[in-house]
Amino acid sequence: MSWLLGEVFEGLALREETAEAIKERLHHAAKTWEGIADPPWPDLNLPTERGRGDFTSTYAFVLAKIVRRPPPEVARFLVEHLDLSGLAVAGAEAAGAGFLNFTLAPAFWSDVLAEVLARGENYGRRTENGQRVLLEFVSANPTGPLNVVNARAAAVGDTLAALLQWVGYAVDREFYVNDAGRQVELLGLSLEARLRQLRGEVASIPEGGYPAEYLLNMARTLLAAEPEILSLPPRERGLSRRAVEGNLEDQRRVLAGYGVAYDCWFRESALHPEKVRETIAELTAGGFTYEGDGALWFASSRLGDDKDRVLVKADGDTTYMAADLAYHREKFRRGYGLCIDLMGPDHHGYLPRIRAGVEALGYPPDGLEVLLVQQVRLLRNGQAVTMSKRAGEFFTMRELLDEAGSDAARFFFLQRSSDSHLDFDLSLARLQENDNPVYYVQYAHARIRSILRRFGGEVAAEGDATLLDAVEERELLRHLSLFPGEVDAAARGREPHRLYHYGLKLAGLFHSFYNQHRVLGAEGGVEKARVRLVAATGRVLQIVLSLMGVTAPESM
RNA sequence: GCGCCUAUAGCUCAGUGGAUAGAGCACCGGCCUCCGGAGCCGGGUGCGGGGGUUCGAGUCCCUCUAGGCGCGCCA
Repeated sequence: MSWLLGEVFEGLALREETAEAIKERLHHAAKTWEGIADPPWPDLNLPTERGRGDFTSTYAFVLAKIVRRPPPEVARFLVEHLDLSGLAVAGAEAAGAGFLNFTLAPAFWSDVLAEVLARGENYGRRTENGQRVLLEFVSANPTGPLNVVNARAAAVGDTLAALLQWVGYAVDREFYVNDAGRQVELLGLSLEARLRQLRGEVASIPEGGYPAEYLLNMARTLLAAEPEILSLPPRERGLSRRAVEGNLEDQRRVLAGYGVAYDCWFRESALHPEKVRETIAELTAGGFTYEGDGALWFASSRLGDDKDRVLVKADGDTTYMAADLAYHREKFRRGYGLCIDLMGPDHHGYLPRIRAGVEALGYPPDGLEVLLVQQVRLLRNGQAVTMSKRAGEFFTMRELLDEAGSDAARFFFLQRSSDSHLDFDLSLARLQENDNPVYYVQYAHARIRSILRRFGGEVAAEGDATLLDAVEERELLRHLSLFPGEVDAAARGREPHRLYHYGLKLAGLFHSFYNQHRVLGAEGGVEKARVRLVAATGRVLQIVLSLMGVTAPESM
């Protein structure tokens, strides 16, 4: 494949390499027009429809404005003055109102197949760029089980991390544990109430506490192990800590069963009190704080926030936000150049003050990115299911995984962009049915593995792809060549759901091909060529599923 | 009231400023002497309303309407 452009575009996949070369040639052609000294850089896009070549450019429209000539005329000029020698491009033509359409040469498709097969499980992967990224996601309070929204965030976050790693970042996955503060205190009191109830005493869950079932179970276990725990002095019971650790362990297990493994579970308690004090001191040293009404305020409104925020309350306690600022400060101090937070919609109003804090602490504002993960609305028989933690009635992530399975759940959550609301109708039980899209993609992979098993031999690394000239074969080749660019766009745009659509399309193209063309036993060199195509398709499907955290089965 | 998200086919949703806007589900009709039928093929006058920018707008800007979420010395 290196005959194309040598080392000039090393690191780029074939399609991107070719696209860059075409742009250069276009740019060069533009310079030959009288009166254009420094033409703008051309664009090169994917045609929206078949029959318009493999690349399309609207360059003629742009130049037409500059030279004050009709776009079709400019387009024709560019085609005439375009030098495509040495490129895997069969031709260029001016079309329509001034579009430029390029058709790739057969050699390109041969090279695509060779590239996929040669790079294998690393097809489309970028080399490491040395930049460290911290991706924080889920970060649910340790006051109960994970719910369906957490499951969505986990799928999105984990796959986004995988994507960023794929394009070269050194990514760490992190879960922020809010193991300090009032909620945790209430959790301990709620557990104590449950313990007393089990002992036959009259005790009620405190206002704002946690009435759900799981604390009762936890109390039972605890009482069985340590019957005398309530006889201990309150300080030695450690009820809050026990409840937090119990919940954390439960969360960790559920996430592990979902294929999500964190590099770090960062505890809020580790920030108290020194890191919080340091942070406040730094803000003060920077002139960003002032006293008022007995409290210490952060002048966040000077940095884009709606109003100023309290850091130290009149009673001397620091606020949650003070700790969170300390947390973000720690992220940067730990050496991450980019910190990405996945946030629920109920916290998005919180973002401006954190951004203000990051800036006031001297870190680049664009070093913090926030990705909004919208709500999941649970429906059962068309009715919304209440998801109030306080009321203790919510559908847990564990229940979801028990019903649907990890593969289907992850696949489902990755089909929508994370900032769009999502309806999840349990009564449809779609996830359990065979028409679930995840099976569609997995089935394509299993089918491919089956063909390759029957074939038995080695898949040829090199071969002539000109034999693959049927429309189904060309479409498959085309889609395979799009993968590096697609995965790159998904990572850069923080849009993991693009993987879903890519994978579904690839599986669909394969199924169409399969039903139309016989692979094994095909005449001449066709069997060999088709086996290569099938193997390459299977490889890319496997990569896509792997990035999504979904298994790629050998059979099913 | 202010801020953020959303509005695309009957339903759930894709869609990088470009040419004739796509999938899945649901519905109807076809396809296995043959590599896995969890599959394939065919069936569709839909971008909430109104302005604007542009050669060109589902996409960008303004506005209106509708839905969701947020606006604590809570976490």
